[in-house]
Amino acid sequence: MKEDSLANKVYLEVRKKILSSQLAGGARLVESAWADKLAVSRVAVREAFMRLAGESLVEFGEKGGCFVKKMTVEDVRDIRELRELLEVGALKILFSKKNNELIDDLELICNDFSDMVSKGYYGGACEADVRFHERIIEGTCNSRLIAIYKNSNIPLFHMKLGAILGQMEDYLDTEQEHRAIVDALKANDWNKAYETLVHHLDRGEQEALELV
Amino acid sequence: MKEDSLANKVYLEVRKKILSSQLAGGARLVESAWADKLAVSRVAVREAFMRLAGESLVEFGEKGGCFVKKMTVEDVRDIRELRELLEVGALKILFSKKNNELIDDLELICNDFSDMVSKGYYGGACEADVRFHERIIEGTCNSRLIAIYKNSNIPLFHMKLGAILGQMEDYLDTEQEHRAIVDALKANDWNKAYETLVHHLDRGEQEALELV
DNA sequence: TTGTAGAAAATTGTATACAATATGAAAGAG
DNA sequence: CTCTTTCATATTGTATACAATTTTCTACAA
Repeated sequence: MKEDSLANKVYLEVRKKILSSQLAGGARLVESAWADKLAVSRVAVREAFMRLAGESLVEFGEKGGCFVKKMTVEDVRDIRELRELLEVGALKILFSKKNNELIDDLELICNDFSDMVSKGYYGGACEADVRFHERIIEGTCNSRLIAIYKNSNIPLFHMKLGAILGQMEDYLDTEQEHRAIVDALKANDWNKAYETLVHHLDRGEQEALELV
Repeated sequence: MKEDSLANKVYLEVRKKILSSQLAGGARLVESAWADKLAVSRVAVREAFMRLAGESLVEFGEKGGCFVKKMTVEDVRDIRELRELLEVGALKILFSKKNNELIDDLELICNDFSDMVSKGYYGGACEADVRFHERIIEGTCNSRLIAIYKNSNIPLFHMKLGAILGQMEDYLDTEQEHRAIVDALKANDWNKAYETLVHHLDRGEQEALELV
């Protein structure tokens, strides 16, 4: 679609709000309200909602109405399981086609993470955390896998958590684990990398479950 | 959305045509043509297209126009890699939470497959093949994983292939491999299951690449 | 107080209209 | 004959209008 179409504008705007939790799950999206707010016709808003429905970010009620999708406890579990599946799979692919540029990138991200934690920029550290995992997925160069990962809401879910919990020990654990994964990748030690990643994600789930 | 809304009707209709290859990749979808064909207004058609865009089944050209997404050679490779990632991951989950009902289902599907092959119903056999793999995914009870798998076009891609190639030996290989996977699941033999599944998918890729 | 019937308002689903843009065909210049 | 240019047609992007439906509010009775 034309990059500057009104429908696209609405789509991007609403999407951003959902992904950044400015629109809570279950919230009703009223067409006319958004049309007024963004100064476009309701048709454009409608199209945007339909597209978001295709991405499963919103859903339409049986009696009409558009609602932001809710996160249930089951969702948390499913996302966690899916995330492990995707990231472990991606990591395995990385082991089969080594790439020095990727390793350098990951180390840089680790350094950024350490830097920001030490300076107290916990929000920034969280971003670096998300980026670390995204970089692993991107390292596969599999555009479909990358698309799935980004559409799965994993990164934003990750962000949401990070914004809330700010325990120092957690950050230190995260730092160590990230570095351990990179080291294992450099040393071609699959088992080490695998164990560390799974443990890393498990730890994340524990923290997540305390919040829902 | 209301189950019987016109937009939904168009969505289902177009989607079916795309997934069953009645609409080839790259084909242009003209709004007014579909509106006439299905006797609805263009708005409903537009909404359906937007939703399909959200599902990545169609895309909008920069200069306007809606097109069925094309499959490139890279796509085939990526899909194959993604498929292995998802199915191996799912299989691993199945090993961690055993389920007799699932095993029974898989055996039934294997039997159906054998039956149909022996009677020459190759189309039906292909459906059973697809169902076997879908059942593995469904066995995880992870609704997000299931959704991803179904949205990834893997099943239909699978179908498309099956419809074309009808080599007897392939069917026999498939049968054996499916049964080997079920047996390994019953015997709790992860390595056997893993090796067989990977080999099974690799074989499928070889066949796929000869066609693109 | 609670529950319910009905009216009023809000919201959605759909069609139509129209301007802007893209596409393609015909005409003219080199 | 080939390449532009121009014009007509087709298609899309957007707004508006309106009927159908849902939701909310209000009044009244149990």
